[in-house]
Amino acid sequence: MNMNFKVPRGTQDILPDVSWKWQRVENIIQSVCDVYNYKEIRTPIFEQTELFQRTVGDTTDIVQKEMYTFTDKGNRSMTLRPEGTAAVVRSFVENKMFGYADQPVKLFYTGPMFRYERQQAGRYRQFVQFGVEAIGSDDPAIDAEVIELAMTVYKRAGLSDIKLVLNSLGDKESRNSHREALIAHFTPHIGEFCQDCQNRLEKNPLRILDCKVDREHPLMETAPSLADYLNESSSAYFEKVKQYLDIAGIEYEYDPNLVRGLDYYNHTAFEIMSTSKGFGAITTLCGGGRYNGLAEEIGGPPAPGIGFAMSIERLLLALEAEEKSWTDEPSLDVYLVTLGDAARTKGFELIGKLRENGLRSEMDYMDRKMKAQMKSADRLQANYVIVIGEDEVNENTVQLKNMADGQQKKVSMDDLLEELKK
RNA sequence: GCGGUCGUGGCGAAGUGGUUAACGCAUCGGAUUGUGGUUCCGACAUUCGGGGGUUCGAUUCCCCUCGUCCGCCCCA
Repeated sequence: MNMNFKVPRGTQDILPDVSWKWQRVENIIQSVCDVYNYKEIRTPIFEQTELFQRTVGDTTDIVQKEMYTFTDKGNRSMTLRPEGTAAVVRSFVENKMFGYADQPVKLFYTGPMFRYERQQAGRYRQFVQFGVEAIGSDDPAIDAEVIELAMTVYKRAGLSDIKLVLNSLGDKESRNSHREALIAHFTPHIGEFCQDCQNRLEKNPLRILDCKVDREHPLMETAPSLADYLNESSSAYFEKVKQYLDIAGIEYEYDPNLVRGLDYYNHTAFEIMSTSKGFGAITTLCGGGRYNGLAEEIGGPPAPGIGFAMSIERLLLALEAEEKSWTDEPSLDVYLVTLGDAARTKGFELIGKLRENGLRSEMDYMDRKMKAQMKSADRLQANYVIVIGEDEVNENTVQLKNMADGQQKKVSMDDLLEELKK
C-alpha cells in the first residue's frame, strides 16, 4: 500500500482487537484505586518546561535528551510531560491541596507520557502511565500502602512472574555524605570509566553505580554503599517500611544499587520488574519512590510524598510474556439476518428495540446473501440469529434460531423480546 | 545518538536478472433460488516500501531515502 501517512515513530494505534484489554486494565486500576481510596486527578498533557527541568533534574537523560519541548505562540517554552509526578505535585501546590481536611491527599492518574527515545520492545515515544501519589504524610506505612497498591494491580491483572526491588536513598544529609564519599572514591581513577560516568562524577555520582558499561570495574565492588551512609533516622525509616511490607505479606529484594533516575527521590525507592523469560531486554514494569521536598522545590509548603508510575504497555507485554490470556470480549447476543428491502427496513427498526433493551446486536449493512450473513453471525459468536424475510414481514413474525443447538422457531415480533430474555 | 535486522495482496509467507509473481489464511461468489461452523469449484497483487542508477530487461544487482523490529545508553 502506498499511503502518505503513518503513525509517528514510537507511537502506536491501539486497535479494536487489543483496546478491550486496555479497558480491562483501566477497570482494574479504577477498582483497586477505589478500594485504597485514591481519587483521580487529570492534569494537562503539557507543562512549562521549567517544571520538569527543576524537578526531574537537569542531569537526567529525560531532561537532557528525551523531552518533547516546543515554544508556543506566546514564546513560552512548553514540554509534553515525560512523567506524571511533577505535574501532580504542581497541581497539589497550586490548588492548595495541603489545606484539604483529609491528609495525605491520595491521587492517581492514567494518561500518555512522552519521551523522545528510539523505539524498542516495551519502549515508546508516547506511552501510557498509571501512577499514584500520596502527598502530605511521611508515615512509612503509606510507603508500604503505595507499594502494595501497585502489586495488587499486577496481581489482579493476572501477573505472577514479578518481583519487587527495594532500596533506600536516605534523606538529604545521608545522600550528601554518601555523595562526598563516592566522589572521593572514584576521582583518582575516573579516567578508567566511560564518558558518561566521567560526566556523572560531579553532577550525580550516585548514577555511576547504575552504569552498565563499567559494571565490571573493580571500583564498583568497593564503592561506598549508600546503606552505610544512611543516618539513624533514615535507616530507622527504611526499617519501618520493610516491617510494613512484611505485615502486608509482600516479598521484596533489597538492592543497594537501585538508583532511581530522577533527582527528586529520597528515602524509599523501588521498582517492580518482570521475571518472565519471554520478556524483552527491558524488565522494569513500575518505578517509584519517596520525594520529600519536591513540593517545596516548586514553591509550596513542605509536603512529603510518595508515588509510583507503571506503564500499561509493559503490563500488557508482561501478560503476553507469561502467556496469560484473558477471556475474550463477550459474544454477540443477536445477529439479525434480513432478506430484501422490506425486511431490512423492518429489521432496522427491530434491532433498535433490541439494543434499547440492552441486547448486544448486529445486522448486515453490506447487502450480502443470507449464507454470508449467517457466516458473520457464526464468526461473531452470536447466541441467536433472527431471520426476517418477506413472509415474516407480512406475518409480523420472525425466525428465531438458537445458534448453539440449531433449533429454530417462529416467534411473533411482539413476543420477541420476552422470548430472548428467557 | 550508535549497532544489527527486515520491508512482496487484508494477514502470513515463497521466489527468480526476463513478464503468467507460488502457496496458506481471511474475504467474496457459486455448488445449496431463504439458514452458520465441513466439503468442492471460482474470484481476489498492471505489482514486489519510495526515489534514482546499472541493464536490451529488474521484485531480484548498486546507491540514496523512508519505515519496521531488535539491541546499546537509559528508563515506564
